[in-house]
Formats: sequence, C-alpha cells, structure tokens
Amino acid sequence: MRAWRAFIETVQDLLTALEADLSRQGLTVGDYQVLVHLAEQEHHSMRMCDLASRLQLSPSGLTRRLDGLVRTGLVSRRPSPDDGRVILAVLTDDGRRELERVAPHHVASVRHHLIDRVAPSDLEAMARVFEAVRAGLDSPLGDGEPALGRRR
Amino acid sequence: MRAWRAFIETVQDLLTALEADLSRQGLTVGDYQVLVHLAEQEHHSMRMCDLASRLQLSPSGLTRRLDGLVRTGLVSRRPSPDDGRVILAVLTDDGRRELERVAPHHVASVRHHLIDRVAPSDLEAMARVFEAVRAGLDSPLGDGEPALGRRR
DNA sequence: CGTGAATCATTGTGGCCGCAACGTTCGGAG
DNA sequence: CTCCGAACGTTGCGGCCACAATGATTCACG
Repeated sequence: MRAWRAFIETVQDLLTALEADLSRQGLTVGDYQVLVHLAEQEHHSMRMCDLASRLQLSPSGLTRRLDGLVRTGLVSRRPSPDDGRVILAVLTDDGRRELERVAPHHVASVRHHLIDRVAPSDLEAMARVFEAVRAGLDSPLGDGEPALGRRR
Repeated sequence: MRAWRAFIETVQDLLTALEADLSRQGLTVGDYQVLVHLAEQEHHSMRMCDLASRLQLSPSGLTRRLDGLVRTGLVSRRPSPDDGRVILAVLTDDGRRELERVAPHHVASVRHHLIDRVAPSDLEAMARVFEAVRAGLDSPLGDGEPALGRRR
C-alpha cells in the first residue's frame, strides 16, 4: 500500500521533471525517444509501423510526431524500396549530432532525479518489480465480474 | 540501468492497463481520482484550487474535468460561503455510491497488475525508492544553459 | 476606509494523441 | 491474370490538457 501510494503520487512528477530538463535542451521526451530508437537501428532507419509499436504510439500519433522532426530536419522520410506501402523514418546527420549533444544531459537528468537518490540494492529490486509487471501485463483482469472479494 | 529501462518501458503500459480496467467500469482514472480525494475530505468537498494542486492539474484542467463529473451528476459545484472567489466541488450521494461501487474493482486491478506480481520485500524497496525520488524532486538539475526552450 | 496586489475560477487558443475512415500497395487463392 | 483481403501511412475529428488573458473577490497597507 505504501509502495502504491508513493508510486502513483510520484511517477507523474518524475516524468514531468525529466520532460522539463530535456525541453531545456530543446527536445521533448517523445522526440528524443524517436532519435534514440532510430540511432539504435542498423541503418539509422525504421519502418513507421515498427517504430510506432516500439514507441507504443498509434500510427497517426507517429505520423504527427515525425512531422515535427522532419520540419526541424532531424529525421527524414524515405519510401522503402522493398515495399511500396512502407515509409522509412531515417535519422539525418543533423539528427545524430543532436542526439549526441542531448543524450548526456538526459542521462544526467535521470541520474539526478532517480538513480543517485536510491540505494543500489533498491534499484535492483525496482528492476525486478517492473520486469515482473511488464511480463504480466497482457492478462487484462477478467472483466467477467467475479469482482470484489480478494480480501484474503 | 536495468532498473531504468524496465521502469520507463513499463510505466506507460501499466497506467494504460489500469485505465482500461477502470474505464470498463465507466470511469476514467482522472474522474476516479477526483471522487477519491473528495471522499477523503471532511464534508466531501474541496476548494477547486486545493483539489487542482492535489491532483497535479492546472486550474483550467480541473474546471473541465469537473464539467464532466457535474454533467453525470457525481459531483456538484457550490460557491463557498466563506470566500466569494472560491467554488467548492462537492461529492454527491450518487458520486459516493459510484465510488463505492467502483473502488473494489480498482484495487483489484492494482493488485492484479502490480502488487500480486512482486515480492513483499521488493514492494518495500519500491516504496523507499519513490519516497526518496519525491523528496528530491524540487531540485531541477541546474546545469548551465538557462531556459531557451524550443519555440512552438 | 480606499486602493492596489494577490487569489480564484473560467474561457479562448493551441498542442498532442487515439479512433475511424480512406487510398494505396502487397500477397495469395482461384 | 484477377480479385479480395490484409497491411501501411495519412487525414478528419474529437478529447484532454497547459498557458495566457479575463473578470470577480479578498486582503494588506497606507
């Protein structure tokens, strides 16, 4: 119970703080994540649909996020030679440089707000917690309404 | 590092899952939180500004969120007798009943997705982590480069 | 008292995102 | 080869929210 309260009351503030630190560098967290995922790819490019599912974003959401990045020249669109339906999002040289410039600030921000504040053993526990949660996230709580109870 | 990856990749899915479970009961998480905070108050009412800061919501955001709850009759607005500037958000009887109906489902959802999946000792660690993070969230990482965010 | 600063709620505006609909392209069955 | 269904990206629409401006009310201080 204590864990839940602390979690739910803090998560939003934490993410907001990270967003604020990153926007001071001129990027939103969403844009940053696009750059990170593209940079991790072999040819610095990804199919839109793959990128959308990685970012847990709807197709339309990704289209508009890319609109912004294309406008600022950090990413470009390129039709796939293999499949006429597919558009590849490609990290430009400017985009790679921008990511290399901003990344250190972001990791410093994460360290500052989260990692430096907790004991290594607690971080270990945190990793276990969220790995376990992620592993179980596909079971949607049978809405068949057995409901209540579970007071144990 | 493992902790950070697991956290950032899972948090969004976890919140989405909770949202989905609750919306199956006909409420958004936002609306639910309003009901919870009002029910915890002495006279089932709160000043708008206090409620907004508790919910970490802008004044305008709260105004519109209450619009919806007032429309469905779960909350009502009442001018404060003590201070003509203030509007009190008051939980109606319907709102109290609705909260009592939905709350068990929500706590079951939290248990299902989070609490039941982790060891008690890890939950303890998680409480420590987020309490520490919250305590330190006011120091905004004062590295060089003042302001100058990106324009819109 | 009376006046200006502060507090409070609301509204207009714009950003970000999901859903549904659409046009295009690919792949497989007949 | 043809045709139908599936996959893909985009666009119209609406919801939710933050920021700035507005109008009303209260408070502090001369």
